[in-house]
Amino acid sequence: MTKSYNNNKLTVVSVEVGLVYHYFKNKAYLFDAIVAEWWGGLFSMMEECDKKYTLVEDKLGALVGYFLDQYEKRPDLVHVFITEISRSSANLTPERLKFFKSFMDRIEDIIARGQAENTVRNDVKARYMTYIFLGAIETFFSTLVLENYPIKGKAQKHRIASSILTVFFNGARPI
Amino acid sequence: MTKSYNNNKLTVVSVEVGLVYHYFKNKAYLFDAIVAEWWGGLFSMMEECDKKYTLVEDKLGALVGYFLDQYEKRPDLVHVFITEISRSSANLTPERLKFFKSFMDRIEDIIARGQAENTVRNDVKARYMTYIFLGAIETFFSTLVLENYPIKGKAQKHRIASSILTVFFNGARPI
Amino acid sequence: MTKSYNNNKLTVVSVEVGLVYHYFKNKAYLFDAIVAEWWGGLFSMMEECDKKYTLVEDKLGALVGYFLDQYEKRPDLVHVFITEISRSSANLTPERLKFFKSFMDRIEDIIARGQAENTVRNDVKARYMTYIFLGAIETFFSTLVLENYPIKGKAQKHRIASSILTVFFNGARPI
Amino acid sequence: MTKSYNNNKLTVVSVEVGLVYHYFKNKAYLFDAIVAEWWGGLFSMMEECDKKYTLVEDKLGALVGYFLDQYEKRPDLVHVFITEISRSSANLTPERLKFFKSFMDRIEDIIARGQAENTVRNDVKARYMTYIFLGAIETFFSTLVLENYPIKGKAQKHRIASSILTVFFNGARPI
DNA sequence: AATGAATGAGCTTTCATTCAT
DNA sequence: CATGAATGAAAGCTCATTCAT
Repeated sequence: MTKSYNNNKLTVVSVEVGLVYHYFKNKAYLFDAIVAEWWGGLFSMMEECDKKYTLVEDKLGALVGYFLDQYEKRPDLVHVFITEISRSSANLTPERLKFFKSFMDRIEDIIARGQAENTVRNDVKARYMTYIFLGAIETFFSTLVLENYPIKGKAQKHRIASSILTVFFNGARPI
Repeated sequence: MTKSYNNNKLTVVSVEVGLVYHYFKNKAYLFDAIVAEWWGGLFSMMEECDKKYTLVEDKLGALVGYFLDQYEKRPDLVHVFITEISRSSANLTPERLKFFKSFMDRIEDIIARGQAENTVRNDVKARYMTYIFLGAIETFFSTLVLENYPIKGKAQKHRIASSILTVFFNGARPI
Repeated sequence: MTKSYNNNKLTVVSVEVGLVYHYFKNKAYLFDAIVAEWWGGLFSMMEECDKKYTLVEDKLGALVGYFLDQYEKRPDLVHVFITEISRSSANLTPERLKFFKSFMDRIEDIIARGQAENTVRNDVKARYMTYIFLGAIETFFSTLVLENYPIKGKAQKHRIASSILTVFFNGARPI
Repeated sequence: MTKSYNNNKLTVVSVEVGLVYHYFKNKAYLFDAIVAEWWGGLFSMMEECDKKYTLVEDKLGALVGYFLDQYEKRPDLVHVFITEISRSSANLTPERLKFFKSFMDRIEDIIARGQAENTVRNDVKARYMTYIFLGAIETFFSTLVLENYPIKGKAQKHRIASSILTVFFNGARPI
């Protein structure tokens, strides 16, 4: 490992291998710390937005926005998340799977509540829509990461976010 | 040497490691063979469907159907594909990335042609819609694989397929 | 292994790996067979020459000639001898070392008898002169083999043989 | 990890295999390092002697002396050189062959200059005499190494050196 | 006799972890 | 705290030998 971030600032810190074991019991613990930080930020943001917004679109839109912001501010962290955690089954311990499932559950909950209040279609399982929504986000960011695609500016972030949301909510069919 | 039976045929699934090197130069070549077989089947099926069907929905629907069929018939291959190839960056050589990109290109092409003939919305980049569609599929199957979720029967396959297609084409918003 | 020679003719025979074990107990036995054939031919030729010639120069000259003939007629065998037997310590079993030492002993004997009859200088150990003579031959042929140097015709063979003999007997110093 | 002491210094001779890969990319690189060290010492010594001495006999004599010194001081290195590098074709990469050829070229050069100034006989190709000289040395040391022959003291070193040089320069024929 | 797929032991290489400094 | 050399276990790979056909 060569890089890490401290809490508030985007500081690239390069540590020697051995030092990792001064701070973390082993590689898995280091991983868990990164993972926990990632999910922690994500979950607390989701909770905030759940209170702040009422519309499902706003809640999910905030999620997309969060990913875009993180990608811009801390590309390395998103990179680790996508390649090492999200896309690698090698590191997928049951412990980490829980985060994933919890994440899915939260989104499913948002969607299910949308279905209950009739702002989201009822003829498709909330779980299935969750897969579609998350898959859209994940593939988007995976591709960005794999291709080292740079996101420049608010305009592009907005275009990407609204593309995902538009298709997810309105569908690929033309109006 | 261990053996296992898949649905219809006696298939040797596990061999002494050393034997791999009788058939493949190294682990990567073995991988490439599996990858190539997978993509080969996928690509030839896509070409067929491109001739067979005219509607974008039918073409993409066939794709979802293909994944579901493969998942039922050859769960191991799909498992390898999802966990080792699709979800693991460790094995993502530039060579293999090409397949992925080619896959995306083909889907983008289908969607772009749909846009040209006005059966797919024009206000979102074809590339972005590709991400969304593929992400939906991938997350779906990742989850199936990770949870060892069994697909039982035509009915369920149909339900899953139409869920994905419905949301992708009509959107999550109720009618 | 891919090639082998039968007794009298230069016949390249290509056999499949497995078959070797039909004729030889194991790799070492195959090796020993090749080695024994080589040394057998060499030793019987030396015995003949010992009777045929009286001069040390003729005896050693015949030896050089034999190597040159073999190199021309059976380059592969000489190649195996040089690279696998003479130049490789990996295959040097005590058994094979015996042949080598016996070979040295025979040459030392020739030289020692030369010293006794005063046709070879007495102020250098016969053993040391043996090393020098054999080293000259071996390096010569090693180089030929390593560089895949082709020997064409009697003239060149004669030139090489007389070079070795001239320097060995008369020294590098000009007359 | 085992340790051993050579004549004057504490030298770590045997390390855990894995550690090699901390210092060298792979086995071949380790080899190259040893080989390069050996040839480096040899070549720099030859250059020095080329300036220091004028007579061919002194230049070549210094070479023999160098081998004898190395054999006494660093028997392991000479052992590796003889058995793994000089006598083994398995490790003879084109890269390593270059060193060998360069070595031969340097000696050939010394001899050719001797011929030009008429201190070395002209009726034998310099290349051929190079083979003879090198073969003498190599076989000498191969035998020492293979038989684990101990060299004790200056006297014996001198005897060996002068034997090689005497025969090479004056020939095996008595005066 | 002949083939080449299969085996397994041993060598090569990697990598998480420890430890001396 | 920091470093990176050292360790050891496990993964990757080779190759002599066996075996079913």
